[in-house]
Amino acid sequence: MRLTANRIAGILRTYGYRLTPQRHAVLKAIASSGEHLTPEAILEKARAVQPQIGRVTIYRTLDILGQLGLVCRVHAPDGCRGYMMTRPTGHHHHLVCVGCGRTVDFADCSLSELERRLVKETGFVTTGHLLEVYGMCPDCQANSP
Amino acid sequence: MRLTANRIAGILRTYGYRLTPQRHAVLKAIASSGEHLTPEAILEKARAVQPQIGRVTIYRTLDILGQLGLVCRVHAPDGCRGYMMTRPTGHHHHLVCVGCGRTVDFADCSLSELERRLVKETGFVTTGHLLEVYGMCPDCQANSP
DNA sequence: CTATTTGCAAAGCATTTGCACATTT
DNA sequence: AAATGTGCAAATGCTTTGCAAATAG
Repeated sequence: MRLTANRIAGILRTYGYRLTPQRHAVLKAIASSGEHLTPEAILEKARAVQPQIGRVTIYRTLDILGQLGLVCRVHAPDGCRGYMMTRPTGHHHHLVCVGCGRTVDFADCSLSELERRLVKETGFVTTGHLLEVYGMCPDCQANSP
Repeated sequence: MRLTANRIAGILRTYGYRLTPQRHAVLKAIASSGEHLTPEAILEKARAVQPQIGRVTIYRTLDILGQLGLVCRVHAPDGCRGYMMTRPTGHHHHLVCVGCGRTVDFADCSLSELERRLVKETGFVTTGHLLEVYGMCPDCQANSP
């Protein structure tokens, strides 16, 4: 199950944030995309709905959504400027297509064991992790030479 | 086993890069640190050895080292500006202390299975992954309230 | 001796901030 | 009506680029 723009709109309200057309446009832009989007790309998509929306509003909205844990950054070797919806569980694991940027998130089960091992070996107390897997999606495999 | 500054100096030479005092200072700065360092922090450390070194040289050196795979970025939730030595195997897995920034890398074994599962479920062909585990190192645990 | 590397200053971008105006509730 | 949110323009901060001088091999 994915968070939809409307669902998130409700959550924003719950936390006392106002539901403006601009925010809705940003939500719609992110929620409707299967890829991770840069702030610039989000601006472009949002402008299709709210032509007068400003770049600053994108940043401010992403900030709020990030603090609420509704949106998360996608990290890639060549930069970390992507954003996408978080899955409700709060996990942050992505499978990123290096061809087209399409991003799929997945619930991961094998890491708690790894973390346990690290705790034992290093004395660290772990609080979380970030996992990004890179590869090529079926479409890009088909279209590649 | 870790890459030392001298070892890397040799590798640079092998690839036809000149071994300047500035580059050596950068290497020493990164190799001698147990934490990941920002370009700014590297500049500071390098200046202790080569006072006249410029900020630009840090960026250019990091660029070369990165291309040769000798240095890699450390990704953290609040930014991705850290660099540290890569382990010779080329793995990119870090255990990062959220208290002091100390960074330990580890060889990970449990992910190939996960990748196999993802390939099966999504049709992606995976090419690699990035894994960062966050936590608190023993020292910071002791010093925390 | 020659190609590479350096440092400076300036340019480039993405992101943040200050502030008057507009809008949601 | 009051608090919040928006957009603009300017400021900021990190990174890159252009170029003449310096230097490694």
